[in-house]
Amino acid sequence: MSSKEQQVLEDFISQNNLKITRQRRTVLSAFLGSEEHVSAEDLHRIVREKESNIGLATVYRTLSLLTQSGLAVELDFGDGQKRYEHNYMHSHHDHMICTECGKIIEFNHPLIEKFQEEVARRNGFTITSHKLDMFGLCADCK
Amino acid sequence: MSSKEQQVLEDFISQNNLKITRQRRTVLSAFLGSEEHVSAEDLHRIVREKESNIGLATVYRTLSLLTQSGLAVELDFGDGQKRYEHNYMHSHHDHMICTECGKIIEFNHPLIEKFQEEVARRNGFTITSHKLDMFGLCADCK
DNA sequence: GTTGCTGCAAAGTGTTTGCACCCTG
DNA sequence: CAGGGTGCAAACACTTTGCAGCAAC
Repeated sequence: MSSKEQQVLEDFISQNNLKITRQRRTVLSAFLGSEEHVSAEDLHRIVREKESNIGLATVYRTLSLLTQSGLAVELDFGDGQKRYEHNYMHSHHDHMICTECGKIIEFNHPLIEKFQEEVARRNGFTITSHKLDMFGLCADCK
Repeated sequence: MSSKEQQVLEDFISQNNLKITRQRRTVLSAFLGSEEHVSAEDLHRIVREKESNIGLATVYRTLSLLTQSGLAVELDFGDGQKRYEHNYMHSHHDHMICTECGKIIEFNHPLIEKFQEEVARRNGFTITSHKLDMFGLCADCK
């Protein structure tokens, strides 16, 4: 494995006096191969298929590394656990979450973004990040 | 105390074979008197000033009642604890959250809402609720 | 007087941390 | 071979639940 993502992680690691380990490679590759919006436990389960004695704490620690290096983005859909989504070359988007089947549709609407900026400016607020989640029923579930 | 909110809660309670208690009144009135976006612990602290031996569990249970009866709305800003905001006669709004001082500015932009509906329709999705949180720096903190 | 409610403490979540040993650089 | 990384278990923070006594209807 020697993807761009691998490179990003290794760059981040060497820039911070950290070390590349077998476990970190495994977690990264599992993360990249996973569907989007995995939780730490999801990832732990996947990773264990490859390497059965990897610890949950290591998964958490690596996810935090991935987040710091910009490869992953932390999400919180309010169900009490964090999800992580891919971020490499992955532009910003928002979510429609089906409360029936759990499906997540991603979308991006430039005008919504534009009006957000406008409201912020009007309030003297500087946006560093935002998230828009819509909950409801997808086409299949109504 | 005999506000409209009190009425809403009592209606809900009697419709569900539940009972009105001193503690529930206390929690409701503390909730109504509180600033918006209180956490359960916040409310517990406030309530204890009036009635020192009220349990945290009771606060949680009452907040769940308030949420079910529509008086409160559960919020999750991703900081690991739920917040509750007033909902009686309180129209929908979104949030700008200052990551420096914690201030929360509420806003509502009809066009943003409109475009949300549009995106949803285009995807065959029916929105039941949504939330838009923007994180950044408020005017005082930059 | 039922039946639901309370306070307390214990159990449950999901996540983080301390530590002795291990491995990368 | 030094210093960070790992697995494990314990600690955490927030929330929920079980239970015996209590109070509302």
